[in-house]
Amino acid sequence: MYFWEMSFDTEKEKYSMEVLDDTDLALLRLLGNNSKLTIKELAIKVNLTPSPVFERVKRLEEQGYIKKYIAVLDAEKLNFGLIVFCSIRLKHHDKNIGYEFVSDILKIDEVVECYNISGDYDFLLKVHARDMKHYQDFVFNKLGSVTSIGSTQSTFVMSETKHSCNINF
Amino acid sequence: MYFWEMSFDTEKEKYSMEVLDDTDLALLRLLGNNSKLTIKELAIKVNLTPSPVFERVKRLEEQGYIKKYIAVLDAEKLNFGLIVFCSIRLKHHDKNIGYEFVSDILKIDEVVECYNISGDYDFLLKVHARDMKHYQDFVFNKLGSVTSIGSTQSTFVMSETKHSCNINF
DNA sequence: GGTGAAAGATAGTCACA
DNA sequence: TGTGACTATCTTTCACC
Repeated sequence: MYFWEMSFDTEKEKYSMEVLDDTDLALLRLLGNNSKLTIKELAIKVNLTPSPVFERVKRLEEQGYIKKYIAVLDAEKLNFGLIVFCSIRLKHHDKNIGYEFVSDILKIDEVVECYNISGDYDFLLKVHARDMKHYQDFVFNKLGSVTSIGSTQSTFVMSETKHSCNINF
Repeated sequence: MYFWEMSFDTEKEKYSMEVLDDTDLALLRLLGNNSKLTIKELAIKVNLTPSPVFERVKRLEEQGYIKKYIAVLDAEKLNFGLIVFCSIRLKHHDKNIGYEFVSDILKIDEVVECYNISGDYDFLLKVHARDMKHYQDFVFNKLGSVTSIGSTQSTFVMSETKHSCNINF
């Protein structure tokens, strides 16, 4: 059972959960694939008039279901086609060194995503670089100066076969 | 030297490379972070009037630098907060089994991204699930019926510390 | 929650420089 | 390539249901 299928004792409880109905979910799915759809077009697709659709979308933005609107850029065309997953082991495992690592990583442009993971390594980075030379420079000069790092392991992407930017719910 | 810094012998050559100037790059950076910026607002930021900005953005869309416009959704709020990286080794390595695998993977909603990688495994999947139970179901029932898979290994994300949706160029 | 109309802003076109 | 004006369309508001 998902949270939007739960039953609530009071209206207040329901309100605090900011429950989404099927129309809200439909709007999120539509905008998650194509945010250029106009309020008018959305209204037709969900069988409503523009006004309530406008209110719903505004509410979904305010409540944070929609985090932002972006143009999805073509990394290859922009000469940033090399994707590398970089696994990282920290030197130690105290809280401070973790914070230090994250704060350093946030500043590095090549790092597009960073995850704290289970298993042999502590963090997994998704890195975008122009080419091998650029990636080498990234490892030596950028990661090289992050002192909290113990060891790294690079997994190179040979081809990207699927990339949906949003969850498919 | 990046391709937009190259010099060209002829205008035709230049055209075929669809070279981007600084204004184009600025527009891509702006829209990559916030596609709700109006043509008017963009024009002010790049010191132009709306008309040429409109033409430039339209050209960037047509030439594929902008692939699409999307609303970035909050996976946690939508109860899809569990992220798992699933490494996959195929049974064999002929071309057909690779195609078969990719075609099966494309159909699975939980798989948000799929990469053909170097190293011990053949593919790396980024999976979004509601919870462990859902992930277990995904592994047994969805991956379980992809016959081309030899073995898998799951790396669970404990926290996402960075996620820029686009490249930072 | 939803409808429909009205006003204000934006996108998109075009003649001209 | 860029400017400035023009029109069509869309967003956003609001009184009413």
